[in-house]
Amino acid sequence: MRMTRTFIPTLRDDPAEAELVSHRMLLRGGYIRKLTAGIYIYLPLMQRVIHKISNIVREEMDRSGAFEITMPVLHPAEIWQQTGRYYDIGPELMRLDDRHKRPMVLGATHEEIVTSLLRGELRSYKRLPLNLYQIQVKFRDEIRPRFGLMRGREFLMKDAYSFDIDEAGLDIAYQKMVDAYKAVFKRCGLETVMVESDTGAMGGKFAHEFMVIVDTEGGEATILSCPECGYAANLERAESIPVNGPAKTEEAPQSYSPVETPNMKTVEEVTAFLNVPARKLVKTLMYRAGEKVVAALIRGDRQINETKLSNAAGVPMVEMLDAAGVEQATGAPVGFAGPVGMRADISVIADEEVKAMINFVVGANAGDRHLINVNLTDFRIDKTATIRSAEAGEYCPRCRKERLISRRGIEVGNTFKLGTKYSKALGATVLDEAGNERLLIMGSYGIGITRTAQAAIERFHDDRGIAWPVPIAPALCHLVCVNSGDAALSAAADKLYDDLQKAGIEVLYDDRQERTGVKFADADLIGLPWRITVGAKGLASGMWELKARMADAPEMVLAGEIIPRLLAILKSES
RNA sequence: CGGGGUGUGGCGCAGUCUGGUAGCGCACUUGGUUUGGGACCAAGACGUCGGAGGUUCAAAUCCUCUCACCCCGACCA
Repeated sequence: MRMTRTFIPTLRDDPAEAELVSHRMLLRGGYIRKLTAGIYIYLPLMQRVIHKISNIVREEMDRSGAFEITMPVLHPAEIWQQTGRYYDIGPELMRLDDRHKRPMVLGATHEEIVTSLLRGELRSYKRLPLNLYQIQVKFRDEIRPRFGLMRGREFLMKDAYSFDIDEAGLDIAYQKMVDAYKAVFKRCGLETVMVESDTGAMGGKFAHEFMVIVDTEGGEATILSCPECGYAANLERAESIPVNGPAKTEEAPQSYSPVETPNMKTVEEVTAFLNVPARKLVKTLMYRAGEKVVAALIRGDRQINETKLSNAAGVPMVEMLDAAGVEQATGAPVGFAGPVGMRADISVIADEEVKAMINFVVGANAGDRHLINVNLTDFRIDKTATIRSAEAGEYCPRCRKERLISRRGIEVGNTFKLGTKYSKALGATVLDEAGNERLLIMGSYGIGITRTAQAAIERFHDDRGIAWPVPIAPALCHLVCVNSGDAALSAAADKLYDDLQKAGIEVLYDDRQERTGVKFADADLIGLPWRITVGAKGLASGMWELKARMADAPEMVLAGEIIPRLLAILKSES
């Protein structure tokens, strides 16, 4: 690739629209351009990165025994109506009509499509197990696209679907995908952590996410992990053994009484005013859970975990009541809700920790008033569950020895054990050995291709630009001719460019009539792993300068040795 | 959808309050000088000031409506 012949529109200034480093560098480095909110054009350099990642994914998927297909982007709405996701997913599913006014959707994922394919084609268990995958554009009409490729509306994803006759088969298929994923990310040069996750809207019973640990603001998710035993889960799902238990367990329960707390709405205000620690207070959070209203009780110093709460409430999603809703439900303004005398039609879900508390503070369901010395016998609890978020510094729920640490990560892959949700809805069955009709047991497995690319940048960069890992870099080396106006230098660089290409080494050749500083700055920004500089000093000595992207200083290498060196690097790093 | 903000040449912005016919830096074109970390001189090209309507002798600027984009929140890979 000669820079004068391809299209790499680098930007000198940061575009105003980009917040995240990785997003800024994609824009500035001439990798992508935005078409409209959340929808991007992939320029030549980006396209090469996509190919690199896709090829690695393809090789590992094929090796695992899966087969590549391509499914349509545009689907008839009918299939989505049959599984119910047409109604469940909501506006995120892009809907449109064709010219005959037939309702269509843009594929947000392809469970419906593969399942409907196989329901018509698979008759016998002898065809199983089967795993089909594709690398395809997905469309999700995100409420709020942001962070460039990380939360776009249109993105590239590898999605695989496994089909088995029984759970044992699914376990094997799942493990194969987990192994393939570990191999994929390792080959991409990315360290990932596999964490347990909630299944969410996908349905199913068991799921993992593969996170690239970035520990930057780009890390969208918090992961709690145990350095001792390897336990890891995202914040939604993580469990923990608390370090500081109830305040004083041996305290004698007293009978409660009201106190005036004028305008004290927050835990901080109330505890400061009453001079008690936050863990002697129970906060009552009012949620809408489907048709019902629930009151969630957690200790004052804890954070509610809405995923855990919705699981406990048995609904897909909970939503915090607004001020008017709280007032209607409790008869008091926000900040004064409490479980004592809670309306009978509101179910009370208490966090496990609350059960150990004695003589605590709660809201009085009346303005400017709290109750002190409240005990569990003073109110009704319909259900007890862990509904608080685990915190860093608490003990690991598995080994119980080490304390959990918190890290920030970007999800690049996920695996779901789906079971029969889709095969049941669409009637996808096969006959088993005994001649009985059996529903297909499914799994689905995704890798965000474009997202992985951006996660890699978020992980590997410095203040000057990207620093790609060799296996997914758009090219191995960046050949800079210091002065393309100088005939002798330019000829030497041309020759090296030809030789590199003949040797099968991918090279981006900066043959522009630009000042050296401009070329170096662009090379750092674009971030290829190696830079070769052809300059006047080298012309005399027969040596060119070779520099690794993150190295402090270059080294001088004999012209004839550059290609063998790079070939050796290629061999060891990909 | 709620809250906040921005739309002016390819990019980054000033000008809007106080109306007078559009400006700066970078990029771009041509010529020249330069050439190892974002050069210099000279000459140029590029704008329906997001769109529609209105007020006015006169609108980037005031009014009404509308669209797009960005940030915070809910949602999510």
